[in-house]
Order: sequence, then structure tokens, then C-alpha cells
Amino acid sequence: MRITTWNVNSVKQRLPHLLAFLDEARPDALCLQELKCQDAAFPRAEVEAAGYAVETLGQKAYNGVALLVRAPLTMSEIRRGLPGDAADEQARYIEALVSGPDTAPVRVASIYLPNGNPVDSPKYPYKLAFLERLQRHARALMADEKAIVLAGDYNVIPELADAADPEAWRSDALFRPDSRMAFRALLAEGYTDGLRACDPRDGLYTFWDYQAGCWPRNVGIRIDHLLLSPQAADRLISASVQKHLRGLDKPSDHVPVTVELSAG
DNA sequence: ATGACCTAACTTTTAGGA
Repeated sequence: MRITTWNVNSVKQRLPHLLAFLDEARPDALCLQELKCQDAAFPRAEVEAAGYAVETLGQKAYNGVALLVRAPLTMSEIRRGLPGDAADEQARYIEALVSGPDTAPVRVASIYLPNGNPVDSPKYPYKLAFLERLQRHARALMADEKAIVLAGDYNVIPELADAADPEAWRSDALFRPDSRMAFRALLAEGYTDGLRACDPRDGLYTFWDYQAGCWPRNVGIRIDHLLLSPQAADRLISASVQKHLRGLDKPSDHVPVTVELSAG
């Protein structure tokens, strides 16, 4: 089973690239972030015509996450919103149990973690609180001892090697010690960084800023991650970054990241 | 050395991104 995460930076702007990606890469499950539209505006008919079932948690203008699964896979036990703060109205978390005839089920989450900048604003504590809620929920899910893939835009640069210019991020919410500690705490719960487990090389990036010629200069960061429970990590065959999509016309500033799991 | 983007919104500027 191929599971991909992709921050599309507006699903409406990115629809041609999204449909082309579904056709070419044929992921079994696709986690989308930054839809930037409400549920009613999601291009559901086009995605369904491509052979995918869709579950969304949209929001006007900002945030928004979705899960797509390719037939004959189906989704059940849909969870919208991350537990732990009933007052949180930002659309940043959707989860489903993905099942099919030829594969053991996998619980998949699409996560859009808060950016957290500027760090002297309420946005940073909101980010850290979201990470704590995610850790608590990740721990609770682990009790089932089943395959889980927590995928998304974490807005965390885990290590120095995950940035072309780490000094530029030293005091940024994406690289501050508290953010990185919270990411490590997720790993300490028993989750595996799927891409890192398959590819130890420096220079693996998933985001290049639109500004300052970051893409042509390959000044990127790795912030989109797939975290695997032990039962999912046991099935991990390969992981890869679909970097070429950043070179298309009108690209997202993020590219897809994919893990391939055995049928189990 | 320097500047350099993109998206959505009751749009002619701002907020948010990272």
C-alpha cells in the first residue's frame, strides 16, 4: 500500500497537478493539507472520477485537510479534529481506518500542524499545545497495536541535516528546540520517521520557499513527514520524495512524500 | 551585494504562510 502526504497550498489552485499525480503515481491513500477551502468547494467530483473516495475537513481560506483512498479501498471510523481541545476550530486533523480486500488495514491521519510563527505571539504556544495533543493521541492509538501512519505537514525541521541553511532557521518556530523536542517525543512513543528510516542522506527536502530563488538554488527544508507505528514500520518497504513536482508550472511550495507498505 | 512569492478575501491592501 502506497501512502502519500502532500501540502497542496490550495486544492483548487492545484487541481490539475493533483489529478495528474493521482493518475501517474496512483497512491492508495493520499493525505492532503492546506486545502484553503470549505468542504462544499472541494473538487470532489473530479477526484471521485479519478477513482478515489474522499473525506474532508475544510475551512474557509485557511488550513483544511483531506484523505483520499483509491478504490476498492474504503474508509471507516472517520475522526475530524484532534482530540484534546474542543474549542480548537482550525481544520488541521482528519483520520480514518483504511481497509481493502488485499491488504491489512492501516489507520491513516492527515495532519496540518500549526506554523507557530512569530514565536512571541500566541501562535507558538498553540503549536506546542497541538504537538502535545498529537503526542497524547498518538499514544492512545498505539494501544491498539495496529498499523498507523500519521502523515502530514508537521512544520518541524527535525535535525540540522533537514535544512540546506539551518542557521537561517535557528530561531524560527519550525526549528526551535521546543518544536524539535515535541517531534522527538512522538518518535519516543514508538513511531518511526518513514523517510528517514529508508534514506539517511542529507539534502532530502520537501519544501522550498517561493521566494529568493530557493527552488533553483535547492535551498529547502524537510518538514513533511510520515510517522509509522511499529506495526506499520514492520511493513515499510521504501520511502521517497516526489521532488519533480516542485519544478512544474504553478507548483505547491511542498512536494509529495510517499511510503510503500507491504500488504501485511 | 541585493532582491527575489503565493493564496484567499465583501480585494485596490492585508493576513498568513514558512
